[in-house]
Amino acid sequence: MRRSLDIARVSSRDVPRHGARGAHVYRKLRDAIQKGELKPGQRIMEVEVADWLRVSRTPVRDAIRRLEAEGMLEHEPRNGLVIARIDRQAVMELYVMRETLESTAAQLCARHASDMEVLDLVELIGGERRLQGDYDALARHNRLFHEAIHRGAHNRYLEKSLYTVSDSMGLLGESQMRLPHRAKTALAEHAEIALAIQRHDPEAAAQAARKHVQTAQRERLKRLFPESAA
Amino acid sequence: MRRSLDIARVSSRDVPRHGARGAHVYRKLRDAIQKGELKPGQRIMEVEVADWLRVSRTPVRDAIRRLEAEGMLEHEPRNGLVIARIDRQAVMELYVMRETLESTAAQLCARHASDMEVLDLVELIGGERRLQGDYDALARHNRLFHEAIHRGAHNRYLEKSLYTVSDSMGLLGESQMRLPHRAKTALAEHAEIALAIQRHDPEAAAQAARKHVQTAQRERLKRLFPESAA
DNA sequence: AAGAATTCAAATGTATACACTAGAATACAA
DNA sequence: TTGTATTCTAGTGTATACATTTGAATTCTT
Repeated sequence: MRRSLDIARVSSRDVPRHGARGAHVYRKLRDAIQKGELKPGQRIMEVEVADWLRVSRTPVRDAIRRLEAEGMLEHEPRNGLVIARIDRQAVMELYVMRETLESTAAQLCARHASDMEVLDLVELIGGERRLQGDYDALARHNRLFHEAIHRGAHNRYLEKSLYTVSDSMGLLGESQMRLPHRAKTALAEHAEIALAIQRHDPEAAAQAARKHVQTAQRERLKRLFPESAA
Repeated sequence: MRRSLDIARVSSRDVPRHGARGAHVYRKLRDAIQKGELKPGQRIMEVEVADWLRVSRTPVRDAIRRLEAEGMLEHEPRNGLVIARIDRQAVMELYVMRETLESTAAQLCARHASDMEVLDLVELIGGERRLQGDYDALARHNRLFHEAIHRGAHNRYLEKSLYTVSDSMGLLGESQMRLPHRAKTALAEHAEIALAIQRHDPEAAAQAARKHVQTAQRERLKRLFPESAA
């Protein structure tokens, strides 16, 4: 017998009120993908998801359409709808895109961020330093730091694009911040970006962000494809 | 009596077969927005669209969800779902984003495009030269040229992001290629981009693309906001 | 008349029944 | 066995009925 999705059916009390089910399904699916409970390549069926969350297929379809447009789900020729797979080539493309967008965000942030926003960034660096060792918290904090930069760029199109790129990165597996040596170097790189933004030096900020993404990419490739000559 | 959408109901013979209606509605809505038949701020209602295209609300909802995720439609607080409005601030953000993505695409194209793809680009320049004067054809050709560069970059995430940015540009109104003086300078700028790509000179290609977007932006602002000091 | 309470209706959210398609499984033929 | 028809069926596409919300119209109150 097939245990749909290998995720326990939610309690009937956890079904949200009328008018919020589509968004609820979206969040649940998204979280499950980010947490790795649903893995790339795994097939997703409307009825299974509907059964899991105790709603009808309609809000499930809404959520699926959105995740599809954002690149988290894709139709595979003979296999139906699956969690997006990311092969080596796609990883390379994803990091190139991230390098472009993150450096642009840092650049714009250095130019446009308000004093409050800069202060926020600087404080996030302090927080990151205090969290060294707590790898769960660091992974979450990392996302907050980058999102603060994305917001500070004050460009809604850039922010949206970075949002979907970040989600796609989630498909690659656990955050690299869980690796002790990566957490340490990331802190230094983050600080460099934040300081350049604080100085309102767009070129330095862009360059620091670019470097940060590149080292992250090197580490990621080592982990994902240890066989290939890095 | 309300003439839904001010667009004539399609003939019942034009309703596509089972399994293709969602995509059909998506295309129809997208085209109508691009052609300006549906204008920014105009409200879109599921039942009206369904009536217009003689399908049920279900495929209409699918199409709407997708257009929403792509930024062509948005929910307005007290107004429901409308064609996305683009104010002055958003225009600025959109062009910044376009500058980033187009220059990255040109850069990657110079690096990765195959001989076939380069040849294609060069021939498109020839075509554009021959079309001078035919402003309808030029507008269409312009999109082909840029799409050729986007494809040549060989980066699916970049390509997708450029696709939605291009669509958002469509919300700004008619293509600038319909303006004689713009068509002429655009040809020169396109040629410069194509030549840099042909020479496989990434930096020159990126710079030429950046310049092209910037002049396009200046012209666009003059047209959209003639009052403000350009 | 101005404001508050109530009713109403239009639109979207949701559930569900039915339609269709494509792949799996079965039966059959060579 | 191997290939070829033929069913069968799981899953998605589509239509539609019903539920809920919200803003607009209406009535009531002062």
